[in-house]
Amino acid sequence: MKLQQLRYIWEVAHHDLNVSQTAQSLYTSQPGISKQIRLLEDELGVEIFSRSGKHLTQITPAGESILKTAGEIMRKVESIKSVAQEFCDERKGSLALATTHTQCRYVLPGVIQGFIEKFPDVALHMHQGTPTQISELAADGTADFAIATEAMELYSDLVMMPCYKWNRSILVPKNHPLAQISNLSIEELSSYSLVTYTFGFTGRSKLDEAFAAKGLVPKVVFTAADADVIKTYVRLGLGVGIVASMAYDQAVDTDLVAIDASHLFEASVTKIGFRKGSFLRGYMYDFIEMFAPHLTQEIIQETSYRHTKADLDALFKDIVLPVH
Amino acid sequence: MKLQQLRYIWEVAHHDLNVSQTAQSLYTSQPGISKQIRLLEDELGVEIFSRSGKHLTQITPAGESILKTAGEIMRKVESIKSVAQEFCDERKGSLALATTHTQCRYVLPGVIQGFIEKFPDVALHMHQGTPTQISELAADGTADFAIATEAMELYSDLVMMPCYKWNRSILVPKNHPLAQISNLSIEELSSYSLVTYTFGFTGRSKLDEAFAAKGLVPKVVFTAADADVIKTYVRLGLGVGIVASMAYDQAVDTDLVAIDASHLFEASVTKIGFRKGSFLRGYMYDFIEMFAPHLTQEIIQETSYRHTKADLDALFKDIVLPVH
DNA sequence: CCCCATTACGTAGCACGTAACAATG
DNA sequence: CATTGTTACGTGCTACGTAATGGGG
Repeated sequence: MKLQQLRYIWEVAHHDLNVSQTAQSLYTSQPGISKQIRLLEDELGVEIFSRSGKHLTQITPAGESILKTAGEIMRKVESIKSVAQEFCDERKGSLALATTHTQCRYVLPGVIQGFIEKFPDVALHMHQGTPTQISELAADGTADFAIATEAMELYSDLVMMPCYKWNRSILVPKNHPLAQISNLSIEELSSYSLVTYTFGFTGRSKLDEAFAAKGLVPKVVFTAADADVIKTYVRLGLGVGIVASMAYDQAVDTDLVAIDASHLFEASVTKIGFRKGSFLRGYMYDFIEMFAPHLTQEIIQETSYRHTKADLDALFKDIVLPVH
Repeated sequence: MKLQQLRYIWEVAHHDLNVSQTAQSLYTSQPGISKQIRLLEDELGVEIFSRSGKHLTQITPAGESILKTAGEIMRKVESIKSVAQEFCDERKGSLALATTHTQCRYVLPGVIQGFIEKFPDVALHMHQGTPTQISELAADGTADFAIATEAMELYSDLVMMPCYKWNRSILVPKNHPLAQISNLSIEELSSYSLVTYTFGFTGRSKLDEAFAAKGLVPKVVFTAADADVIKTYVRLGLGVGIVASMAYDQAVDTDLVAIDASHLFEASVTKIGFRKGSFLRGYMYDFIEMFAPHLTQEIIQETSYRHTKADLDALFKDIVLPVH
């Protein structure tokens, strides 16, 4: 058994069982992969992939189990490389983040700026996507960290840690009637056409809950995955915007008025997650702490020993999260 | 990075950093290992072993971490092979047990007999040793299961499951004064010279606790690691024996009298353990269930999701253990 | 008929073994 | 001087690439 063979079967399984495509993505030849897979199957005495004629059609039950373990092995191999690099030169390396537009655009810039100043030799990679994609990227090792608000509990092999709380703001053009009103109620709000996040993005679920709790059905006329688009349509007069408060920039959005809505909607918590048991480089601990100061190296390492959700919650229960 | 390289560093680390000796045990050449280790170190850019002149003297901090992960990787590789073999032929394979003399001699024979009848093509290996050695064998993968009563909580990467409770018996020659007495007290017992287990064996600790609780100091004149030796010295009149009840065989030990001592000493619990996260073959589940009928495959698999001790205890709290 | 996996085959690289060398105690 | 790790060198295996072959949809 060779590490490459494990890598090959894993990659093939993650390329829709298409060997040719896998070969291209790995910059190697297709027969090479085919042969190594066959050799591995011969050695193990089990078919990993079912074949109908000349096509790989599905993964056998044995294959499922083997592929899962192969993935774990490759992650451990990466872990060894990380350890080595850490001891070799603790200031060099790379950091791959997977985040949503909201984090990327409004929250991370400040953190990243500080980070690259402190660690100029660490290459930064940003993957932007939906919360689900983000979790996937972190779970399969493409990204070191996932940062998002929603859908972060989906992957059980990720550790999630709360970073900060945030509230929503109502955005309206300056001449809008709501711009004058103080003490806005949710009933009042529900009488307007709304423009907000698509379901599954940036705490959208808390928003729906708040309306549902009062038996109201919001008139959502337009949804988008990011606040920039939402703001554009608010400017067009399509409706009243509801966005994360950190998405309103007083200096730039001078034509809009932001009304704090923290009394209308429950605060959301943005979390950072990484795969359980992965080795974190020194600068990774620094990054997390720059992003969420209460997450010290000590606290983070403690999470490795907390396996159940209840244990983890206990760890964070006394920590007061910063509010953005 | 190659799997062999990881294997080499791991083996060297487990052979007192002696490369020649490692080469012999792996049936390969010493320069081969040396070179592969160097290649790995070059690739990773870190020294795994410190060298003084021509000798490997110690493991570097980076090496510690790498070796740990390397061990995990090799265990996962074994796991893949097991899965393959299970799907290939579920009745063939091997089962390596690490147990104490007590289990091996008095408890396991019946279980093993049933097992080899049901699985004639599974090769059985028995490793006998001290509880500490046993835990080690299971932790490093030499044995699939560890079965013992003491010192089983030492290795945190083993899952321990309770199998059965057992009590102690007092052994005396037929003509001994105690042979007539009913309702023996611990004070009375402490006036005799005792022959029992060496510390660290077969529930010895519970025995000491019982005396200490009454402020008594037992006159232990002879200790041995197994009941056969103890019985021999009881026959010689050296003292009163205290052994696990299952070590008294009415049919063979006709010259000895066994007095139940369950009212004097707290019952001990014998446990079975295996490494967390290891793949268990079908016949392994069968073996456990034959040994401890309450440990069904379902219960055992449930342990993989219970990571804290409290969780595990909760799983077993409603189960009434069989008593031997 | 195109796509794709397998088979066939040649080559370059590398893992491993033997033998000589160096350093340590 | 005995033991042990490193260097040098030769060889056989094998992983990989190119080209040809054969099934499926």
